[in-house]
Amino acid sequence: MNIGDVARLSGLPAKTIRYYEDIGLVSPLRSTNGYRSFRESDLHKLAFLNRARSLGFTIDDCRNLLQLYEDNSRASADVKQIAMEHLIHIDAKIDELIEMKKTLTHLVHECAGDHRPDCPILEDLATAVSGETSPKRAVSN
Amino acid sequence: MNIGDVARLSGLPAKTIRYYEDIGLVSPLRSTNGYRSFRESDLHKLAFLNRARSLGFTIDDCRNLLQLYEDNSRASADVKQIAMEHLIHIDAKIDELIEMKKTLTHLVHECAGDHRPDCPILEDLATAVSGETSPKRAVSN
DNA sequence: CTTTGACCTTCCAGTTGGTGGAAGCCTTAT
DNA sequence: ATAAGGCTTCCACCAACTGGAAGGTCAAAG
Repeated sequence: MNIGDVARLSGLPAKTIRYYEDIGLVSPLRSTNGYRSFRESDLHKLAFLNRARSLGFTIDDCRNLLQLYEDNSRASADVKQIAMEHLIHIDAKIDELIEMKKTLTHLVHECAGDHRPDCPILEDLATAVSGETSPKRAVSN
Repeated sequence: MNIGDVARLSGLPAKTIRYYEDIGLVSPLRSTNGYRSFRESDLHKLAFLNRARSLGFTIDDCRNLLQLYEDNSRASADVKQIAMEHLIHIDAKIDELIEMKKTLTHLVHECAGDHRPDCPILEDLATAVSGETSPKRAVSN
């Protein structure tokens, strides 16, 4: 299979697949013409990666998950560990976003949103003690 | 005021303040020794930026908000517009994360998490049609 | 036989929002 | 005199790609 085929089948852009090869997540063979030649197993890996990424796992998580995936003597506890840590991250991000949403929703409701210059949103931004809503830096990933 | 002072007072790291100068968000004066010399107005801007960033506004949003902030004849509708668009973004991210959380929570509960290799999490990653939980790419920011 | 168009290749740069570190002034205190 | 701390610039790096340029390959159509 050429890259276009696996791109269609895995759902990943060709660019992303090349990038994944660059960083060592897949290692397709090469045809004599220099084209990448993907096996079924490569396609499976790429679909795996797409799914894992869409669940928000980092590339580093994906690397570990792939390794466990290919290790038939793995312990499911190791996989669960990665997933649970990721869940903690997700929860933290959700909390952070909900905090932002609360504050912003409040401010938006306060603001007349008309032609006049008076704006509670700007007033808040200008005067609020920063870090009230989120002591850490904003959402990272 | 030197950069250390405004860093302490605004809550932003000095590095970030220099970066904000680079991208044109603040334009402090310079002392004869080459040190940046911040006015009260610069400090206010930086605190404003810190607050806006902590609410998840992009740098580009911040640029627009700052401009409105300094324009005494602004219409509050313009500010509200930016805030409301940002709220839509936040909502989308929350939804995406909640979807991920649901899927992952389910998988984690299914997984025994012991020494055995059988793992529903890996099975899902390997077989699920990707894009079920989130048709677009994972959470961006 | 050539040309068109779709694929494929590599490489370089840009994205977002900073952060880390090196090398080297400036200032103040000891 | 020198040490500590603050300031300067510049360059590189993070995640996870994405866009585009310049050029090779292949199959079908004229």
